[in-house]
Amino acid sequence: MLSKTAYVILGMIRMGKRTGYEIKSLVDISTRHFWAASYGQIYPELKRLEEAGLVTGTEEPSGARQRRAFELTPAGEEALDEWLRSGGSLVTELRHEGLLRFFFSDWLPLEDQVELLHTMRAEHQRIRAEMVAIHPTADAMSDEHGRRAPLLTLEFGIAYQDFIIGWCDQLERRLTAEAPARAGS
Amino acid sequence: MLSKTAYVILGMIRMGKRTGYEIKSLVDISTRHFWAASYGQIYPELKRLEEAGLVTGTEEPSGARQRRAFELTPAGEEALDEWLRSGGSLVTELRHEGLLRFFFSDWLPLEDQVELLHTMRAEHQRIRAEMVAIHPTADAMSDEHGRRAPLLTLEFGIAYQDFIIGWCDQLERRLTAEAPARAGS
DNA sequence: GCTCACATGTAATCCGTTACATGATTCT
DNA sequence: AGAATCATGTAACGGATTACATGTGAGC
Repeated sequence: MLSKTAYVILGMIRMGKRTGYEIKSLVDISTRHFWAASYGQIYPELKRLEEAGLVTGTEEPSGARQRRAFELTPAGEEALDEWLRSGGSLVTELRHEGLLRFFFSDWLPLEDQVELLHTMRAEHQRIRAEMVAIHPTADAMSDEHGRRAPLLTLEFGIAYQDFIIGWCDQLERRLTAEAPARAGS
Repeated sequence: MLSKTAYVILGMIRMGKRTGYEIKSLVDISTRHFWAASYGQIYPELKRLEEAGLVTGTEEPSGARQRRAFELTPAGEEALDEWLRSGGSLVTELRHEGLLRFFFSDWLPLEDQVELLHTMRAEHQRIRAEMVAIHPTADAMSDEHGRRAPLLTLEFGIAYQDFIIGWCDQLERRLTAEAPARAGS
């Protein structure tokens, strides 16, 4: 079985991104928030995929600038489709330092606990803004190609950020409501 | 700076779990869904933390069974508190194969797309059930020690699963509503 | 007697990021 | 002329999982 990142690459090539650089750029504005990839993975993986006969690369320099463009082979198409259709377990991993700190935050004074929630909130707000900024582009691409899934996942991402932001707000209200009134706050 | 996993260990020791085995057990029923850790990390990290003077271990065998129990040193307490209070960026990473597949699912027939959503939904339902099963224990521990944060993060986890389950449901309705009516479905 | 929970650890391996190195082209 | 973008790659490192190896104690 191929690595998940290999499938990301196959999928991005099917979407029309053909160089390592383009694949990385698209990942950064689309799947990054639920599946990231770096050059250190992409270029070696492209090489492996070519050796395995799932993609073919051809030199397509633009002027004197080197440029290697990839396409899916029939075997590559098949591997991608097989992965998409295969039922079975889906890797789901979350690493969230904000929640982790909050988990241990009973030893902190209330104001520090609230500040932690603020920092966490701000972080998700930042990511949300990033996603909202991409939305028009995703919307246009959706119309252009008649592909709705990427737009839907972006909208999921925004709703997901909203969910966490809402939780932070709600919890902050709850914590401050319980606390005795303090001067100056 | 220590690794995040080092802080998990320090935090768990402060919560009263003293052996590597106990730390791992508690991680598995509490932080696992937003910060996992394996024996392969925990035991070597305990050794490093002891060498760094943040924890002290003493042999407390139960019968002939070896058992090494750890406590925080003052330096360990301080390192933990410093991390909890330090503002700054919070690591947030998500790897979600369900969303990734859905992102590329425009090439699938509608029924396969819907099935993917089902699989994803089922997975989150399974995790939700796990969390709900732990809830009574977390509730009891919360009362016993007067620590509410662990319970709140568990409740966040359940709400988070519900959020994704709800998204799957909503999207499935949307996709099937758009589709032309089919015999037998 | 068997199985499960308690308990500790290491080695191989995988996955992924970061930093570095290099150079061309396009836009301002 | 300089900055940003396009473009390709590797090496070092770090973080984490998996599999293995070993053994005790408690309950059925």
